[in-house]
Amino acid sequence: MVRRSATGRIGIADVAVKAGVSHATVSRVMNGNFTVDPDIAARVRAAAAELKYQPNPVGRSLALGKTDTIGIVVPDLANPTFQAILRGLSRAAAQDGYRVLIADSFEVSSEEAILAGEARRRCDGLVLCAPRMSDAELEEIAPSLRPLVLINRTTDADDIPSLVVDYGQGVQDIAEHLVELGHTRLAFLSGPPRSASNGLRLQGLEAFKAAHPQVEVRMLEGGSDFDTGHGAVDAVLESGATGILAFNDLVAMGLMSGLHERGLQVPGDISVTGFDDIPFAKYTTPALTTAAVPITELGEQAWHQLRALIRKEDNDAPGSRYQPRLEVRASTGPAKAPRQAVHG
Amino acid sequence: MVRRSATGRIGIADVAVKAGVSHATVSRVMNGNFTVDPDIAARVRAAAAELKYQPNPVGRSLALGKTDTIGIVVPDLANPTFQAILRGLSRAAAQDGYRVLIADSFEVSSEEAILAGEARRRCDGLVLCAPRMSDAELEEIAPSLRPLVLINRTTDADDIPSLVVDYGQGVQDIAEHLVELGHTRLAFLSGPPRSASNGLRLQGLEAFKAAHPQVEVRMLEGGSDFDTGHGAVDAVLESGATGILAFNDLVAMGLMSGLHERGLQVPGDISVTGFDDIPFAKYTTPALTTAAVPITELGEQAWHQLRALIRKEDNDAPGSRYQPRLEVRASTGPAKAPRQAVHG
DNA sequence: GCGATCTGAGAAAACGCTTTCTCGCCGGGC
DNA sequence: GCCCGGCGAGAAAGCGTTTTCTCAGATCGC
Repeated sequence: MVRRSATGRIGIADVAVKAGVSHATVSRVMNGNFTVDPDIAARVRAAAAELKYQPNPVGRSLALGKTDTIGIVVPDLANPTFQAILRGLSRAAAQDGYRVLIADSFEVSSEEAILAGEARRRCDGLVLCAPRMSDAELEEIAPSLRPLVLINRTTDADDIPSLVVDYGQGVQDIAEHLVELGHTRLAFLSGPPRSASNGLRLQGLEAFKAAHPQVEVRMLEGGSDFDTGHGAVDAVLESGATGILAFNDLVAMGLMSGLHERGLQVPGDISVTGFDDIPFAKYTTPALTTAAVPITELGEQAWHQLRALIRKEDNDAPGSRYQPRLEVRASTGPAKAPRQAVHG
Repeated sequence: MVRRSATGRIGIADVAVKAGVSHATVSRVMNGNFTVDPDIAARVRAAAAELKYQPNPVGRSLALGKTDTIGIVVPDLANPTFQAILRGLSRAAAQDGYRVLIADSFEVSSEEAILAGEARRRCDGLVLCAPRMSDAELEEIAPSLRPLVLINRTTDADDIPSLVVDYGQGVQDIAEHLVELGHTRLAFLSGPPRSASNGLRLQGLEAFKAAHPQVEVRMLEGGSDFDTGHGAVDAVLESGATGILAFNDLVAMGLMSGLHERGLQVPGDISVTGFDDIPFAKYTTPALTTAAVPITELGEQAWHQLRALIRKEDNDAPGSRYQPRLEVRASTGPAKAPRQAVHG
């Protein structure tokens, strides 16, 4: 007869009774402690199997002071970039027996700090993606979130690894590519104003402009999704630019779609580039020229960094910098003769 | 001076000491119990604020017997369908103060049962997406996972809600649409052989064939990703079909890409349809005709069903059936005169 | 003014596990 | 034959909360 504890689930006590031993011994057996007599161990295992006993993780967590779970805070689960980070993180962590708790802030950056704190307390460590959070706030909450790994953000604390993508370099590589194709009028369809990675792109473009004074680079307001790109067609045409650097692949795809609707050819009339190299980028028509970011690998690395922190290992490489790789596809081509600006 | 418990984090005991009250009183204050003297409550709150005390969720979970967390088991986080379910689920659950723990089985269905059990024990409930699991195994493990909500699977137990998409009807709607455009030779680029939703599609096509004996419907082997579609071009051309029903949007996009490379026009030469209406479907060129599944809403509903179970509410609508909506875009068009089968 | 009632806070048990502490028992050494 | 060391298992003390139980003190009624 299976005795049931108050909660209705069988616990260590039930196994102990059935095997005629103490709680402690059951625990020892379940944890592979070899100081227990083989006969008794077998009896305990038999009892556990018969009762289908599975240790309660909450009890274990409390006793051990660890949850075997890590958290990840993302601003938007709909964004392929964060999906890819999550995927890489989850896969890598799973291989070490860790689970991932997700905290989606839905772009409400005012909630991010609280959300991060709550997630952290349930986990052994945290990966934070908070592109819109202010530096000041980040600096303030980061210490309390340790062990912590930052994605595309940095902090002064030296035990908080940062995994950053060199967006500045990537955007310069793309611009170079367009210039080599003969484009002299470029436009950057920028991302969300407060986005940290957008700031890096802008810095990169400043460096580019300094190095290429003969090239015109217009800055256009933007965002980070399809609709931004789709809605930016007028602004793009008005700019008179022949080479467009979209904030990311989503924006680029939206833009290409909008241009297509207007009967414009890509890259015949206008060259378009993205950023990130999301899985869909190579399947657009024309296939999108973009800067490939090894984003799943970044998620994986995030876990490795976090694992080192959790295990208190010496981390020889605290944080890393990822270089995007220019991926030339069919959405960029030689520049046409300069067009006149279109009047809306 | 801030006293620190053994773990280095401040606990309820520190607040109690600082406020000069007992643990119990601190707990009462933190949980909004009004049987405590306002003066003392204020003192406790001040102490808590000063120490930045935040209750340890693991301790709470153990005492309360709940974790305010739900789990979701998905076969592949890279699949947009499961990403969308996760997103809807996460958003809905977050509004009720619940978090989501993810368990990615990476298509290793032999691990699914164990994974699901482990996830369940850490959570208050589970959402299970296991399209490849056998009916027998599902039936066996489902009871032990309660509260449980199934996605696109059903079970005999009546307290396990199932949210199923009517793939059979959806595929029939698509086929009807193609027939109306004059196609008489169709081909179904099927999904993974053991996939439950693929089975439903096949059933739907059988019903369709029975109702339209004059239409030829070929079955082609397939899969569920881009590469499947891209690699199926030869088989599709050999079939001589002019209307292709791809298993899902990913396969359809891969196929369109492959056809494009061969210089074939969509829909001029061949009409292609997808399934799911993932966000990218409307941005392909040509935009993809597909059957739209309200998949994010499905994730949201999964939470509502699970919430009812967790709260032990009477659930008036245990499970629901979702009808896909035909979304006619530019990838389907009138049939050409029947082509001869191409010899590879 | 005294007993009954009620309020509010502390003591302690409970949640389910791990782990230290303790102790009985056995074997070996002298 | 006795003592000591070591081994193995039970008792008990945590882990950090919540909640029941208990009881002191205050309030009320008569």
